[in-house]
Amino acid sequence: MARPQTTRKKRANGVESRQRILDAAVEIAGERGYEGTSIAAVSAKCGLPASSIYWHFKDKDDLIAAVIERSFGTWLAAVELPDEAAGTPVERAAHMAAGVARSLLEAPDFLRLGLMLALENRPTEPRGRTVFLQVRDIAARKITDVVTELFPDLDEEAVRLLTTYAVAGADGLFVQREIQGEAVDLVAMFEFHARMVHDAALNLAARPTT
Amino acid sequence: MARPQTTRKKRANGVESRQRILDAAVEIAGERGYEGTSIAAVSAKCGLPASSIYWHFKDKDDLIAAVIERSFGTWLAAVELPDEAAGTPVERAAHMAAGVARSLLEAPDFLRLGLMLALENRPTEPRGRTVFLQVRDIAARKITDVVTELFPDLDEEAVRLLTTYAVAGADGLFVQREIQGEAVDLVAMFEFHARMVHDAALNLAARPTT
DNA sequence: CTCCTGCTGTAGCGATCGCTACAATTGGAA
DNA sequence: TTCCAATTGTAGCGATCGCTACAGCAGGAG
Repeated sequence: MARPQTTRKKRANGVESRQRILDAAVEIAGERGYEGTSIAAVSAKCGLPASSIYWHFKDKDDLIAAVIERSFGTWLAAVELPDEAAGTPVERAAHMAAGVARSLLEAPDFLRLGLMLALENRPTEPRGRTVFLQVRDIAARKITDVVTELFPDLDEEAVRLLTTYAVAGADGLFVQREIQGEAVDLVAMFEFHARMVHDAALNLAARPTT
Repeated sequence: MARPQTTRKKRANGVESRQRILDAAVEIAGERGYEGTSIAAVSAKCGLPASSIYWHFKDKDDLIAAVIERSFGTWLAAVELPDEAAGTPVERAAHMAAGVARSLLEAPDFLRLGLMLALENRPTEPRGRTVFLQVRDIAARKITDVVTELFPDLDEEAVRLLTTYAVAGADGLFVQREIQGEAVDLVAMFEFHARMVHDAALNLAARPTT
């Protein structure tokens, strides 16, 4: 604690400026999309000149990618999956889903921006989109793991189906919430969705492959 | 058929040009989003000068709104809901869902562009977004009607829940398809989704309001 | 002190943005 | 034929785009 350790101490700004830039960028990108996020607008919102933005980030594409990465980080921090343990499979699934729903309410930027980027398909894909799709893939794999753990009898095909359906439901409910606002009780809907997927898993486990 | 009726006959282009412009615009908007759709790019793709675009459309916002409206029209034409009649409720629901899925495969532009616009929330909302949300609302009401018809015993709350869930599932599955491509069998997933919603309706009808 | 490095401020590059003014063309009506 | 209206072509407006060059300024190291 006593020694300066590395070169960086408190200095002037630097890290804080980077955060200010990302804060401004995430807000504007959420309003106006990829192309709509102009450097000048970000600069105006965060109070730093364009040159500062280009000192912290290589170019606009790099900035957007950083926005995605950071918003993913804050979302991850908000998730905090409950310890594997208590209750029946239904209860565990519903509890997990509720946790995810709450995290999405608390930190919606990641999924919102990600879906916006994902729906576009340009000839040359922005880095932010790639990052989002990779992260999303990891999340999907996590769901696959949970499903196979809760229902070991399911064949591979059924697990794939359930995973796809689970992710799709989450995306769709999130979109509904974004569009309709507070009229959608995201936590309740996620719990409902979890029960649906659970019941489907039971049925599929009973008679394999319809 | 004999009389010229109104002033417009076959003339030169006009209507066809308008279609060419919309064709180009829908493609570019699907790739690059709202801000990314530059008039110059549309002009280059359809081969008509910018002045022609501005002769047919008031401004860029009007063009995008027209794109949404027309893509909605072609989607509507692709839906062709089956006549109310045959089979059990499950079969009817699954059949309807399959029809919607096929129409989305055939004419995905409407939902894709619409979702892109819907996820953005600018301070001043583009007309295209408003149009999409209105149309989407009508579609949701249609689902509400079908649900109440198939399950008259459900209370209002349950119908609302099921409608939201049904729409969300459709959106989410569509997004999955857009991201993962042909790896997602949209028709099968929609049929599965329909059965899910159906089963949920049965449960909710059995014991009202959990 | 002198230096170096991290960061900010100023100015501006060429390209593209949305959009407009206006002349040219063209086919139908008279 | 003359005229009108619908459409396209040319040229360009001012604003903004992403991005860069470069000078200025701070504080820690020597």
